[in-house]
Amino acid sequence: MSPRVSKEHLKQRRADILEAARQVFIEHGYEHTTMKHVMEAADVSRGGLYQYFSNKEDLFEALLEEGLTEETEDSLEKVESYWSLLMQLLFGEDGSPDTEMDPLAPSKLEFFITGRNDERRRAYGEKRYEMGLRIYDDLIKRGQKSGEFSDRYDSELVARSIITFIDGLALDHAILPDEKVKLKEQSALFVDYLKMALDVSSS
Amino acid sequence: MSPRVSKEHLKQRRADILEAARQVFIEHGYEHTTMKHVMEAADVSRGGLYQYFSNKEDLFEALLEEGLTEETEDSLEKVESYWSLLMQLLFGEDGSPDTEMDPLAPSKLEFFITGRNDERRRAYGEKRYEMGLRIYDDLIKRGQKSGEFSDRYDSELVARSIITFIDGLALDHAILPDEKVKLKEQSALFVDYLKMALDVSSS
DNA sequence: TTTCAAAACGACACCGGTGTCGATATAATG
DNA sequence: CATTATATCGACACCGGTGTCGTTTTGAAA
Repeated sequence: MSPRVSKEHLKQRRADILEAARQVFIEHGYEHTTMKHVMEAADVSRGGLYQYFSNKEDLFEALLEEGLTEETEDSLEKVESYWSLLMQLLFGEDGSPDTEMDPLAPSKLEFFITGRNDERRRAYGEKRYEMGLRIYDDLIKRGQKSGEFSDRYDSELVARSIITFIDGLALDHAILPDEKVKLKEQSALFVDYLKMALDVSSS
Repeated sequence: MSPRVSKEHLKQRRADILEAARQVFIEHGYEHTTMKHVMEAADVSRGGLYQYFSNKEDLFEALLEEGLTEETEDSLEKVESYWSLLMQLLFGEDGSPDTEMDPLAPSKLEFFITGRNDERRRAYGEKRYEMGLRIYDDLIKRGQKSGEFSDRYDSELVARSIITFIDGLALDHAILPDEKVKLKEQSALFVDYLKMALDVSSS
């Protein structure tokens, strides 16, 4: 009745498989990785792998969930300024546009775009979009209420434009070699776009 | 030695297959359409289909080429204003942001993103990107030279931001239902971004 | 040390998609 | 009408990926 291996071991094994899978997905993309690839990378047998994940979709969604809990729950407490908070949200801790792209981002795009006709996947993608939207929208709304941001534009619309920009950048970055996309410069330009929309003057 | 059916007939058949394929790609996306789907939609046998196209990639690229010749060669002659020309380029003839999306766009994204590790596909995608970039860059450069546009920003960078925005919009539109993306509103906002970057005051 | 539940294994049957190839139908040509 | 090049056909063999299942191994508990 009691399990024959420790709960710890199971968790570890699962984590190892996930990590190996992440690498494989990064290398081959979503559509072109096979369970065999994952088996080999994780050094686990076919049966062993299916013990933990019942198929590729299941496996990939586990990776998506991982990323999610990690991203959320940024400190929304000490509001130095909403603008710097926005920059942090966009570009990470230091809030300057020299971020690296999430190496799994291209596969994520693949996952959702190739699954756009699947009911489940589509709903899942929408939920994620809404969550991302909510975060930016809330922040901008507060900034507008506080008077730090202009309310010339609808907060939700500006929030959408942020997501669209990020998605577009991720897409171009997935398709083109790094030096062709000019991540940093484009990000800086988009920040200027935002400054205009929100009427922010800070450097 | 002479062909047994007219050149016309062959061209027509090929065109019919292409049109059928377009519909299938629109419906199922690139990765999930099979040659069987196309066979059925075009009412042609397996052998017949392979007579015209040696595989799915070949077939899809034929569709891409079609779209290309159609898009290019806009009249660059009578320059009322570079701004209105830019708007036309972005939103078609009337130059107002109420454009419909190319229904094949999602599949195009799929094609390039899933093929990002394939040498050929990648190179092909880059070529297309460069071509698109060139068009916008040229236009903006001229506008800046003529004094109609501010040269505060590098023309190529602004051109890139246009493409990134379009790509992002196409991506979101592919994944989300129409009413969630707010194509029109987002386009209008982006136009304002551009007005700021190029210092254009026209309504 | 023995026991045994569950973890790990890998062979297997299945499936859908692919591209080929010999056979057949067809329409220009003489 | 007969000829013949070739467009069209569909059966076929092949392949890679999937998920299952009976077997073996393992390690915690007794």
